[in-house]
Amino acid sequence: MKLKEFARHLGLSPTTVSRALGGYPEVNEQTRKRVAEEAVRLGYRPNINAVRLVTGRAGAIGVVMGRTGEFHFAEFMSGMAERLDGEDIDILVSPTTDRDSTDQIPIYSRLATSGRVDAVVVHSPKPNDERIALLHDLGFPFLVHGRSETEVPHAWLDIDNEGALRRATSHLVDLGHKRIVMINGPAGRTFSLHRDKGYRDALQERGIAFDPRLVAHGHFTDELGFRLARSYLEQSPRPTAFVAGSMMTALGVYRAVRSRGLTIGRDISVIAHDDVFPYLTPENMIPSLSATRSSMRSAGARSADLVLQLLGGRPASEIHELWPVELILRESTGPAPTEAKS
Amino acid sequence: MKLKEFARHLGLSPTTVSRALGGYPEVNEQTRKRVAEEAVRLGYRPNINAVRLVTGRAGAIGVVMGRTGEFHFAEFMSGMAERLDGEDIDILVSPTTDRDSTDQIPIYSRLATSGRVDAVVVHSPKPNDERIALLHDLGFPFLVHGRSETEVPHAWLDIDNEGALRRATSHLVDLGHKRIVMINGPAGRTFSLHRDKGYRDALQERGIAFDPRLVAHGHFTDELGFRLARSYLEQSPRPTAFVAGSMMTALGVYRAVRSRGLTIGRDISVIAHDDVFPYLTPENMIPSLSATRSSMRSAGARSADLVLQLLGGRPASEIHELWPVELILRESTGPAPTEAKS
DNA sequence: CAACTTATTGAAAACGCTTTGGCTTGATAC
DNA sequence: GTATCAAGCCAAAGCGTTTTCAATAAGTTG
Repeated sequence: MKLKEFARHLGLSPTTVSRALGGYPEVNEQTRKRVAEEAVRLGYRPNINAVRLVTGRAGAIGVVMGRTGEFHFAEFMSGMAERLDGEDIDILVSPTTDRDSTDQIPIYSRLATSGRVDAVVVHSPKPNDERIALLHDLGFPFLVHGRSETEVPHAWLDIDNEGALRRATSHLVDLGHKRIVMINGPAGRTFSLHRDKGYRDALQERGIAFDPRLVAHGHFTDELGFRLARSYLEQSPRPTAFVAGSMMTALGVYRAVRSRGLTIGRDISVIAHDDVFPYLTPENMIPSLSATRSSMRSAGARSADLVLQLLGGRPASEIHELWPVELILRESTGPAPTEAKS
Repeated sequence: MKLKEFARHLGLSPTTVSRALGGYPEVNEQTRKRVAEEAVRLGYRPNINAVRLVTGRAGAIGVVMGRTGEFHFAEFMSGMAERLDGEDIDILVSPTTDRDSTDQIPIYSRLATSGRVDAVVVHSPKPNDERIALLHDLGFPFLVHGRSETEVPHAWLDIDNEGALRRATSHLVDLGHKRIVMINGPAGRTFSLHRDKGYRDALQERGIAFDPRLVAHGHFTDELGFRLARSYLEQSPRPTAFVAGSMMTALGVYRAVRSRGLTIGRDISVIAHDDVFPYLTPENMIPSLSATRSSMRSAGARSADLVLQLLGGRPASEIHELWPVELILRESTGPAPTEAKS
C-alpha cells in the first residue's frame, strides 16, 4: 500500500496524510487521529527508502566491527539495540580486518560518505586518533566510546579507567602487596594509557617504585592472561598480585596461578576489570573475583542515546560523559603473604 | 556530486553513465573504462538511497540480536561481515528483549516488511519455528542458521550436532564411562534435540541405559555449568564424565570439578563443544579440553554467502548445508576411574 | 460589511537514481 | 542500392515520499 492509495482511501491528499503521520501541527486533531487509526488498520507504512531519499537521512548508526569478533562488542551493541528499540533507527555493522585504527581509515571514510548511516561510533581510540580527525574533517557526526587526547573536538562516553586502576592498585598496596603485575589492554589505546596512569599514580602515592617490567600489554584473551601470568610467576621474587584487564585475562591468570600450585586470595591476589557479561560473572569464579566493574551494555545504551542527541543538534563539544567505576571486593584479594622462599 | 553533474562532466548522458557503472553490456568498453576512472578520480558514488528507492533493494541483511548479547553472536556476525566485505551489503542488527522465538514474531515481521533488509538470518530455531512459518508466509527471503523440522521449506546451514554428540558420547563410553552427564543448550531448540539424540543413540548403541536425570538444559553460561556440575558431583554414585554444550559451560564444569577436589582427565572426563573463539581456546585450558569443534565464524561467512545466493535466485529448497563436526581429543578425557567410594 | 487572520487542506516540485523504449550510426546482407 | 541489424547512446518516465507554496473556508476585527 502506497501513500497515494492510502490517501485516496481516506479521501485526503497525500500531503495531509504525510503530515498527519509525521506529527506536523497544521493538521486537524480529528483528521490526524483518523489517519493514524486507519494506518494501523490497513497496515500502511511509508516506504523507508523513499523517506530516506527525500529526507537525506539514513535512519541508522554505524559501528565498525573488528575481525577479532570481540566479546565486548556484542554487549555494547546489545545495549545500543536496547536503547534504539522503537526509535526506528538501525544499527549497521561494518566489517574490518584491520586492528590498527590507522588502517581502518578507509572503512570509516567509506561509511561516513556512504549515506548509509547518520553517525558512527568509534571504539577504543588512541590519544591521537586518525579516525576522529577524519570524521571531524568530514563534518560527520560521531561518538567516541572512550576518549582521545586530540585537539579535535569530539563527543565521548568513557569510563574512569584511571580511577579504577588507582583504586584497585591502592587497595592491593594497602593489603601489603608490593610487586603488583598489571596486564593491560593493547598498547597505544587511550584506555590502556589511563589504566597505566592510575596504576602508577597509586604506586607513587604509596611510595612504591614503579617497575616497568611488571606491566604488560595485549589483547584481552584468556591465553594471554595465562601466558603472561605464568611467566611472571616464574620470576623471583615473584609478584603477589595481578591486575587483569578483562574477565578473559583473569581466567588465564587464575589458571596460571593454580597450575603453579598457588592459591588465589592467599598466595596471589587478583583484581580484574569486569564489563559485566551475562555468561561469565566474577561472583561465580572460585574464589570469587574482586573486580572493578562497569557495564558495557549500559555504555552501549547510553551511547545510542548520546548519538541521538548529537543528531538532534546537541553540540559534540558538550557531550562528554565520564562514568565512575565500582570496585567490588571479593575473595580473590587478600593480604600480601609474608615474604616467602619464592 | 550527483549523477547528472558527473555525466555532464563526462559529456555523456546519465543513462550511459549509470549503465557503465552498473556493468551493463550495451556500453562501449572504452566508454565504460573512462567512466570508471573518472568516477574514482572525482569521487562520484551513486546516492545509495536513490538506488534503494528505484531498485527496491535495501542492500542489507538483517539479524536479530537477543538481549543475552550472546558471545556466539559476535563471532557469527563477524564471519558474515568478513564475507560481505566488498559486496556493498550491510548487516543490520535488530534488537529484541525476548528470548522465546514466539515472542520474536513481531520483530521479524517488522523487519521483513520494513524494506530495510533484503533477507534475514534466523538463529537457533525450534523444530516447529513460528519465525520460519512467518517469513515463508510473507514470501521473504531468509536463511536459518540451524534447522527446523517443519514442513515449511527453508534454506539452512547447520552443523551436525547429532553426530558430534554421538561421537563425543561414544568416545566416553569406549573409555569406560557409564554415568555421563550432558549439559545441553536451552530446551526446545532443534540443536538441543539433535544433541540429545546423538547422546542417547550413542548410549544405546553401546548398551547403556539412558538416564534422563543425567541430562540438563539451559543457557550457555559459566554459572549454569558450575551449578549443574556441582550438584551432579554431589550425587552418589557420581558421574564420571561431562559433555558440556559450550566453552562457557565447560569453564563452569572445570571449576565445579576442581572445587570438589577432583582431577579433570582422571577422576572426571570432560568434552565440550567449541565454537572457536579467538579469546578462549580449549588448547589453553588446564588440562587442555577435549572438544567437538566447528567454527562459528566460518558458519557466519558461509551463511552470508548462502544468503547472497538466495537473493541471486537460488531456490531456498536447494540450500541445505550440514557441516561435519570434528572431535579433538586432548587431556580432559581419560579412562573411567575404577569404581570409587564416591 | 470589508479586510484580515487563522486553521486546514492540496497540487506539484523536488530527492537522485535506474530502466524502458527510442534514436543514430555504421556495417552487413540481399 | 535498399533493407536489415547490431552497437552505442539518450530522453524521459518512474520509484514513493516530504515539503514548499497556494488555496480555500471559517472566524475576527474595526
